[in-house]
Amino acid sequence: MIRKKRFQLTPLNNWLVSVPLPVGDPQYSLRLWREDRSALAAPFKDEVLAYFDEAFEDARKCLREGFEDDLCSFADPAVDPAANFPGLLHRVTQQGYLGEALGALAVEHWGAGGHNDWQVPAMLFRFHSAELQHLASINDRIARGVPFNQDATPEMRPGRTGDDALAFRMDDEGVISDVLVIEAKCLGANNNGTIAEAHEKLSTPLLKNSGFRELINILDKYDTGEAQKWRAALLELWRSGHMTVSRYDCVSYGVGAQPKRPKTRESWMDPLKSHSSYTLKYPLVGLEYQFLDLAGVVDSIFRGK
DNA sequence: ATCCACTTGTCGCCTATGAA
DNA sequence: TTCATAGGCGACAAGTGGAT
Repeated sequence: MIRKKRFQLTPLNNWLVSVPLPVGDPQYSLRLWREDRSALAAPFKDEVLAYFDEAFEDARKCLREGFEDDLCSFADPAVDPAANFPGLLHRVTQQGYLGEALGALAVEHWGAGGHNDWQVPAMLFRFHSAELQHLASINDRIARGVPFNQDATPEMRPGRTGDDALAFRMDDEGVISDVLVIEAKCLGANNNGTIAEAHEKLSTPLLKNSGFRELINILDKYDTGEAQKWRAALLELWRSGHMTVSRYDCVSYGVGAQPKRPKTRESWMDPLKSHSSYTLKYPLVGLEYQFLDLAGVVDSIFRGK
């Protein structure tokens, strides 16, 4: 499957409200949104849930691989290996997933680097293998009626290593012209070290190291024409050594706080110049989302509250 | 002068990983 | 199987500096 869902811009813009920032270096831009929770209501909220559901579809497929059987449907959560994904994972993990999905959401709807036709064919959640293994233990305990607290420290797993998402521009002939490497973070409180790490991680010159192989692997599992078109385009890119595409880099930063000092400060990331930990020369895009109640967003989107 | 937001460093907790 | 190492993350505390 190729991710397809999109929002109508009006309700989306009412939920994540753009805050204008001063503009600096043309090779670098920062955009900022603040959440207005009151706008996350029906019917728009259902759209949001469906959007996230689609983002997790591939990881669910992965969890179910080898369990498919004509006689058994996954309607019964007790036998579905993808049950409770990602609803019963640790809050910190869900925050991370939120951040990754927000990165895709932002570039798909609001553009980046002067282009408005980016596509994220699939998310890479299935490669968060430590967490997928952990889910089996969770489902097992649920099935046996063992009490368990999803937010207890032992339920926390480290985040997926590697880049978080890849967006592309592909023309009608199936040729990819641009690649956007998205590194996503999502924290309860601001942390400059984490922002620096995200920029360091982006500073990897080799595109081949950044989730390409994983994405091609995913697309290989789907035999729809569209998935194969994407796969062929990515393979071509891989063979050509990525010399034919324009690269963009992006840090997508979700945070449960809003700066208060100095009074004129709107964003945690610098709106004027790119982070000193970013060492490459590609156009760099910063995306920042501020939530006054991050726990509430996670509850709404992942926990049905 | 005081308060409070913010930064930075450190610590402990926990898991994954791989070597012995 | 056991052990050491590395790494992600939250919590805490001390210090800096803006705001009033």
